[in-house]
Amino acid sequence: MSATFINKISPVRGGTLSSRIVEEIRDAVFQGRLSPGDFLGSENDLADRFGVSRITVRDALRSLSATGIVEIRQGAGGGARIANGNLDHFADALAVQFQLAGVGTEETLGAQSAIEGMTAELAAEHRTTKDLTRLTEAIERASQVVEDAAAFTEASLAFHLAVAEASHNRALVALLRALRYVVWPAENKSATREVSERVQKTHRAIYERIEARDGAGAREAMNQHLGGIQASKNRKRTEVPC
Amino acid sequence: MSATFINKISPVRGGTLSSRIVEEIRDAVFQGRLSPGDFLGSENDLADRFGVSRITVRDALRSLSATGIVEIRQGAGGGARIANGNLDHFADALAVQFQLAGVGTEETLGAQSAIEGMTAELAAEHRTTKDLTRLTEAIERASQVVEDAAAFTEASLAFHLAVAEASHNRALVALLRALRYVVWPAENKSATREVSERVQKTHRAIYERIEARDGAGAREAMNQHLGGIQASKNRKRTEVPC
DNA sequence: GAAAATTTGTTCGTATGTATC
DNA sequence: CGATACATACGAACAAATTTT
Repeated sequence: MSATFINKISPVRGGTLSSRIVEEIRDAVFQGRLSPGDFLGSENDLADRFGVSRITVRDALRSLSATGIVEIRQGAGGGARIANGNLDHFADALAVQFQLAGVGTEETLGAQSAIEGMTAELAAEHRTTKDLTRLTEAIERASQVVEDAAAFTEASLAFHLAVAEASHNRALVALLRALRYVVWPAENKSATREVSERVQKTHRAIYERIEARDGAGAREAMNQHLGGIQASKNRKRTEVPC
Repeated sequence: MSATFINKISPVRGGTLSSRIVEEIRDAVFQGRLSPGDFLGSENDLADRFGVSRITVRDALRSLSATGIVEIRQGAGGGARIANGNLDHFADALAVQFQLAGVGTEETLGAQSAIEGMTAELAAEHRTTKDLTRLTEAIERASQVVEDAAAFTEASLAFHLAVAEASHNRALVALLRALRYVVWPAENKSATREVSERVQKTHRAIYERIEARDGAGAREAMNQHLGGIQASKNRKRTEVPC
């Protein structure tokens, strides 16, 4: 479906021309007048329709593309389209702003705990048998690489994401992925085999509560696994909290 | 401090020229080689230093500006600088992606509950007397507009943000602001005076637990206030959860 | 406060690479 | 494989905005 809402931009009101084109399209998305897949046109099309030069449209499209609102393809049949939502896209934006604002790992881990406690509770309430299969698979894979620190950390992370996905709440999944993306570099420590096996034990405990549809128990197990807020304040964080 | 890391971009490797400039600067930020306030140069400067045309640099700067990595000023002494972190900036990115991905208010509220429970608990543990002042002020302001639905909703929101700020965890504050930004339009219902007064009562209960440094109690009070996960599933959401 | 200098914003024209038909 | 449509990239120029002088 082609967009029919486009009017010439009157060069009077505030802001640059390109920024006003950005806002116009952004607002249309928020108001549901534009949806993923909708075709906006080529740069030349849009330049004509907005009554500005091609480069001005290009500036606007660069901004919209950078924020994941439009997708741009070259070649015949190409042009600008409203992008499909990609919840991983803003993970990047979050990571950048945390870096620039100097938000440390401690604060990030606090937010992560909040999210993960909820994912565990909701997972217990909403898990399907398919979710259980994925969780056991994740635990299995981790147990096979218990001596390889890097591989184990990765497999362990997969378990946490599987828990989040079992909550069937995409907002929580997206936030968790974003936060893990921030903390990941700081946490790439080597885990000893001893630690890994303790982690596996707690993962199995979490799985049990989820399987039993025990929401409060699952949350409790997850919180214990993450070290708890109170405990983690007073001891050094040498264990991988995965 | 001026950036000295810039090399000419060899026109060989993958991706567009502008996208590679974007990644170069992004990576430098993540590696700490560029910090907020660092001056990058004017468009002409950067064009010379990267060995590309001004328009290519401009494309890159548009993307970096849209993601909040650089700030651009016109005029003498202007140019591109690494931006200060603005945690509200990615709230926008989150809202857009939620809209495009069709994440509904139900899922968003689940994430919000997770965050707010944690803010209450941490607020009880970390609150200063200054925080308590802000909280009481927010409650006071709300009680004065208890008959004006719109104003009350806004004042009520301010209380929740004050709780988050009392947690002294910027990650939680940022996520809460972002999530509220998403659900806000859907929640602009008119509250009756009766509802408003019940909300005020629960706000005071939360305040009491925070003042008493009772983390678990504060979390519990907040969860009850938000309707709890289990309860909100089975009843219609006619009350404003602020 | 006015003038000068600097820098982004915007336009036109042109050439080239790339994907689709 | 050729033709077509499109984004990418370059160069030159002027307008508008903002700081410095």
